[in-house]
Amino acid sequence: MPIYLRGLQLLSLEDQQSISSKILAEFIGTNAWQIRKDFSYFGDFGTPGRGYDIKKLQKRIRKILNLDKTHKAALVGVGNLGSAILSYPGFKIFGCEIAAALDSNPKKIGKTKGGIKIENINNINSLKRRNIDIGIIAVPSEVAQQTADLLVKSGVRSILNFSSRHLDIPKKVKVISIDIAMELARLPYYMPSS
Amino acid sequence: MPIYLRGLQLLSLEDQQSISSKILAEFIGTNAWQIRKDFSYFGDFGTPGRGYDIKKLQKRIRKILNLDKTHKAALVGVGNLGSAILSYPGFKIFGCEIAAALDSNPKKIGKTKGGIKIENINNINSLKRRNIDIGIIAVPSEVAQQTADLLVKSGVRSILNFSSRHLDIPKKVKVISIDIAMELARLPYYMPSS
DNA sequence: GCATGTGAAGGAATTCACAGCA
DNA sequence: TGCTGTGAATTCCTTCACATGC
Repeated sequence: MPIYLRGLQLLSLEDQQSISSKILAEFIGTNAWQIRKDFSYFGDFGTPGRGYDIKKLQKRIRKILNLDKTHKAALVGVGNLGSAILSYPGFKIFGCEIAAALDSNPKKIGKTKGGIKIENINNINSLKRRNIDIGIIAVPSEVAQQTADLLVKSGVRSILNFSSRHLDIPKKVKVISIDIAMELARLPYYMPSS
Repeated sequence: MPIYLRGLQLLSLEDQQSISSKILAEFIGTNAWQIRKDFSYFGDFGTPGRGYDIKKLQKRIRKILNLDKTHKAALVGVGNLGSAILSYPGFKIFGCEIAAALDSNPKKIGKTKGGIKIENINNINSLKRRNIDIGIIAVPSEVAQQTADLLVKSGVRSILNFSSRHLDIPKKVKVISIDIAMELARLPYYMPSS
């Protein structure tokens, strides 16, 4: 579903008011019936013969994905990757905002990156009070688990994990992991005989 | 399979020589039977009663994933994210190396980031000659498709795409896409009523 | 006894075809 | 006619149980 929302965002500039599953499918690289099937799980979306109203569809998917309210995230670890994330422009079209950046390195604390002041990791207890319920882990993998424990203790309800470690976490907290190196390492498999 | 290899890398420091599917499963967060099933598709790996020889298993998986030879990648787009990728330490444990960095911004060309000199995007034609067969796209999404076209024309056989756009590419070229913002945007769905 | 490898059951996701509505 | 929504068929993946081998 998030892919559909992203596709609509990238297309909504057009003057069109509605879009067919076929056109959307071509744009995002999937099949028309896949889209219709996915939508059907959440009820009726479009009108036969005409297609889907773009604005309505966006609003609908945002509601389903719980993106109709702004969500705040805290980044832990302002290294190279963390800095890139802080400056990343793509979050706000999904209604997400990085509201805090934490690090343990005294040399970084107090400085500003991407318009956000880097705080001491000890501030992590304040996340709940500040309505931050997403944690982003961009620390070295050796300290990823303890960082995750801290985030959970501070009331975060989901985590985006950029470390190469699996996180052992109470299952009420949702974790999504992205290991950039591992994704790259998957490619050679598809390039036989080289 | 890449996850198993990653898990073994992170565990291989231990003095153990062999490992059971149960232990490995706990470490990487899956089940023992899943591991055994996955391995079984590629033939016999371990010895009953004893487990899997760590070194042998690593070598075996590397061969399957085509990671037994070093692969070279070219990064296109040295912005915030691109810079982070250049400095990323995790690639070499998978036998991957970023051998070139390209950008179109004259102010960046010639400078050095992460030990690699940034080249003019026009150099992209030299990739084949330099045995670079992986492209990494870290450019703004508006120019992602044309960048992909250039990479394909220059002989790249697989692409790691960090843009938010689906890439229309001949299907002999494998594409893996990572959209950081979208991954983050998936989390609120799992945090009901907030 | 301990841990692997695998057939079989079960469940989930894709794919198809088509009825029904604008 | 054009496009949606959905049952049915198919394929794929996950889960289990257990026979086999060290």
